[in-house]
Amino acid sequence: MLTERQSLILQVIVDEFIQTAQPIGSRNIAKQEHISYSPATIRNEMADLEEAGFLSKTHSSSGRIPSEKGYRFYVDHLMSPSQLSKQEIKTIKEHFNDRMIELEKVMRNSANILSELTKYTTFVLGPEAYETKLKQIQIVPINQQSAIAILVTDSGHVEHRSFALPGHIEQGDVEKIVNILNEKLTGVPLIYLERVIQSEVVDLLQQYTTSYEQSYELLQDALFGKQASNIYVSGKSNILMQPEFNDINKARSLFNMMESEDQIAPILKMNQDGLHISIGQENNMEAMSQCTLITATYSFGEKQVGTIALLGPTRMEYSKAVSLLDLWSKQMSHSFQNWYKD
Amino acid sequence: MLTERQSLILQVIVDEFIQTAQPIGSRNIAKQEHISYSPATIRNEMADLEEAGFLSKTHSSSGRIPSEKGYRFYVDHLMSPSQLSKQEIKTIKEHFNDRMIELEKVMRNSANILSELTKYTTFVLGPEAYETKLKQIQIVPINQQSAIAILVTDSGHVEHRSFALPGHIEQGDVEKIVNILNEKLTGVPLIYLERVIQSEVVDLLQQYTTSYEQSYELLQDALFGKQASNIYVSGKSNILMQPEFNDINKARSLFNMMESEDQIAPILKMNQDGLHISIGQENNMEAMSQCTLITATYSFGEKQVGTIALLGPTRMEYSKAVSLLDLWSKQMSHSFQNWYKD
DNA sequence: GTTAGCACTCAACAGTACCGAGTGCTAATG
DNA sequence: CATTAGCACTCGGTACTGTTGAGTGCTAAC
Repeated sequence: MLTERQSLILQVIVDEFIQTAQPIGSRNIAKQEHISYSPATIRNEMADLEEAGFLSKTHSSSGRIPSEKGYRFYVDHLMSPSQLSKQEIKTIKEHFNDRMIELEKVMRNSANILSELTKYTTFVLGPEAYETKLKQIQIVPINQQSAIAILVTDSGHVEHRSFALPGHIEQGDVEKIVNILNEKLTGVPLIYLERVIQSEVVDLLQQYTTSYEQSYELLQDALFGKQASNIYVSGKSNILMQPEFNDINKARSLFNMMESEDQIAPILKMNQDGLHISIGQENNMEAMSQCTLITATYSFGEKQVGTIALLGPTRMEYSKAVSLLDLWSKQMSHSFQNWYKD
Repeated sequence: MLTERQSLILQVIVDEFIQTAQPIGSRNIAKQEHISYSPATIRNEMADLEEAGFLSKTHSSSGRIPSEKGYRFYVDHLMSPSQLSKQEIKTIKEHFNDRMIELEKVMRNSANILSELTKYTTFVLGPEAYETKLKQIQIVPINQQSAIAILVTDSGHVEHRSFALPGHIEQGDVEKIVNILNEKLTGVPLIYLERVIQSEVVDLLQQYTTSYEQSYELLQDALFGKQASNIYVSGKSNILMQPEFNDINKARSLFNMMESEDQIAPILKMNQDGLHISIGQENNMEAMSQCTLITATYSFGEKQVGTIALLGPTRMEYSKAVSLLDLWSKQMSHSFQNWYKD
């Protein structure tokens, strides 16, 4: 599709533009060591590349900047993986050297570290609860009318939910319910909870508690109230540092998008297997039309279920971002294995 | 200090400037209905006000804008409380009509609602644990080497912390510890926890557990690990909507400040009793030199301990902000009373 | 004490000229 | 025939100029 020389020139332009955010002229390209053509030759090639849609100009006599198609080609064919600095590698490895106990902390820290290292905004979508199993249930009455249900999973996740106690439920019944639940539900994967409750717990409740209706109601409220979100975001304001968002209005619309979980969640939940780069309009979102989103799934046990994503300008340091995500997800999977050995 | 007429003019200028963010000229002031002086008179008064430091100009022939001293005088002497709209009152009251169970949720929602209503950034510093008492302690082992400690307080607050299990502690000991803790510590105010443990629990541990050293270590890790922060922030990006932050660099430095809890916390924790307005440089922080921070303490039981704050430009809708905070804190105290009745 | 009138100031805007970086095209070159 | 030197051209950026209009400060009259 592209000649050797065109690829080379495209690569130089993208690499250079990523660094400087300035249109690249033919003279500057010719100056590079590994380029042995005159500016005129390069200009001819650049004209061809522009005609083919890989480059564009900001005005008729400006240098060239990569188009989205140009970035796409760069990402698919030209990009060379960057060597991470020792510092970067160290930071990530240290993060995973700490004993991982609570999954949430790992997620939150991951988001912080990656946004720190990349200077882009980082999203981490925690693993869905497919495989995690219930470890323990606790119900703590707070006063006459309300109580808190606490669920602990074998991934160290603690979820708690407050709910109103049904009128006139008896204290003894609450205890019985908790006992029944722990007996029947410990070790059950969270997604089967409801099913197991229907098949095994309901009968017992009817049998052993004096206020069955209320107990069942309690259970519903306590276990199936709306689940807390498991998206961690870090470095939102990094995006302000990028010169493409010197225009405050672009920054505003992007912030609006980032603040609304409804808009973020579906993008992350697409769960495209492995590493996926989505450039500019490929994102199908107005606010992100100048941004690139790199998503990577990570595996947790057997099924892959979590997603981590970096959001930056289309002029993103692709190779560094990819290398970092790569190292991160390898470490992550590795740590999970150790974790599950226990 | 200021004549009646000067006060009137200052008030009009501040009110007007808060709405428009544009310097106010003498002609525009004279046009207002309740002003019966000619522009020339007003100009003279404005010159005096400027000399006294209440006003300033953006350039030698511009209209006047309030100085920080001007805002200060306005806030202290001229501001009339604004009538909140029915919608605003309704929103706040509905928020408090919902059964309050978890304090955290109340805090988080409060931050969201106030930032929504004011379009400023809202900080809520949750109440310190002075009065809250321990309701229950639970320790859930996750695997051989780690466990999660869960504390529930009578304010519905759930705190959990993961910690490494000391090597070779016996499962039976963990249960014994939990039993001892619950027996001795239930109802103890959190701030006395450590003291009570020293005086009443340590001995028992020595007596009843076979691995005392480890048990004590466990206890330390579980209960006195670093506490989660209790600052809730909402509407950070609202600040971008203010024209004074069209300059992206100002926005950047403010964002940097807001993202660092180390910088926010001390300001909120000053806990100045009641409502306190701190304008521009009064904040003693470079990044906030163009901002006003309104803080209000709210009472929780006997001692006042929580703080809520609004951060906006110095050109803030003071009267609306104050009225909203006022209504909010009244509702908050009122709800707490009901809460404690139980 | 108040106000009309006027000279003055300055930001904002439009117009002009110029510079320099960069292009596209053409014709010369190896 | 691919490559390159040369040159005319384009256009953003900057500096300078003049104009307009909103607004002030001052003075003199009411």
